[in-house]
Amino acid sequence: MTNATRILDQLLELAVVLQQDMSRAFEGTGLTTARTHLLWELHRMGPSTQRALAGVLQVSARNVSGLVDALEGAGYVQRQPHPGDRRAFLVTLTGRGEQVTTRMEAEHQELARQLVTGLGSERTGALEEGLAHVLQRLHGLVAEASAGGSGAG
Amino acid sequence: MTNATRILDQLLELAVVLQQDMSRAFEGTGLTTARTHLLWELHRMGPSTQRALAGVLQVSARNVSGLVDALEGAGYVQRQPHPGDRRAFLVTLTGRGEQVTTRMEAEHQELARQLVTGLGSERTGALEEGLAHVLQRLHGLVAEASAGGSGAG
DNA sequence: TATTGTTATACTCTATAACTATA
DNA sequence: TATAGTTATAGAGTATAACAATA
Repeated sequence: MTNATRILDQLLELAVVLQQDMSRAFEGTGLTTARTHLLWELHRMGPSTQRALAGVLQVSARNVSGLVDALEGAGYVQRQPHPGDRRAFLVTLTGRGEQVTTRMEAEHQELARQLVTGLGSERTGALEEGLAHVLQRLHGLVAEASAGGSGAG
Repeated sequence: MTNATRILDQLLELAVVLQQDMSRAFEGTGLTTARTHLLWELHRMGPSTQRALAGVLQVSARNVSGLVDALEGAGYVQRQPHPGDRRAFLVTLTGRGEQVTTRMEAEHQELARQLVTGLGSERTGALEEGLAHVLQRLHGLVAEASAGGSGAG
């Protein structure tokens, strides 16, 4: 196994670990990955139509309807009439929704802080620089592949 | 936004990009992430019972039944009688299954090779070292969180 | 009595198509 | 005619519980 393969394997394992940790954090909250993703975008964008949410989440309008139903039922968001377009809703975070997204943001930053604790600043700098290059390469490779390359999965 | 947060965000974005690329590679093959995961483990483990697969995949036995049904229907695997335990099957890769997993392995290594092309060896070394530390930290943090910490999601 | 895998049932995420209300 | 959202329908992944065959 090459060093390059080992790097890629570590990155994939990292993705799995982060996902598992997130799922575990959801237990008992009524939240899931998809619902939390919507909540998170709402936190970033402010009150939005379901159409806009479907756009940023890259899912169908129908799917957003279901996610908003669930989040509304659990008290995280509310559908409010859209001023100026009676077809649409403005999905807004409730107090509970604000609370949970604000807390998620804090925990995200705390995880990031802990992540680099113990890494010297020189090493952290190298990691940042390396990751930037990895991302750049990956975007290029994926673009090539989707343009009709041989695939890389 | 801190540098640490920026690192974590890049890692998360990386996970998304890799996942999207994988999904795109599946189009038209009858494969999905879950089915491919099973196929991949079968490639690594050799012929296995569904129970064993449920164990390594960390899913229910029922779920494995469904995945094997789909993969058998698409011609990637076969259920063979287990010699010595008439309750169980040995799930084995067909020729087509061997072909696709072998190809996946090659593409995985090719992606890894392309990934580090253009990164100097010093930089690659720093990246490897940094990632090893990140993984180490993350495993620790996740272990703490699941042992009753405040969560980090 | 315990284990392997299935059937039964249910929930979530996802999609497309048809439809209503509004623009 | 086009757009926002819902209802209808469907498929995939996931789970638990009850059950059959076998250990």
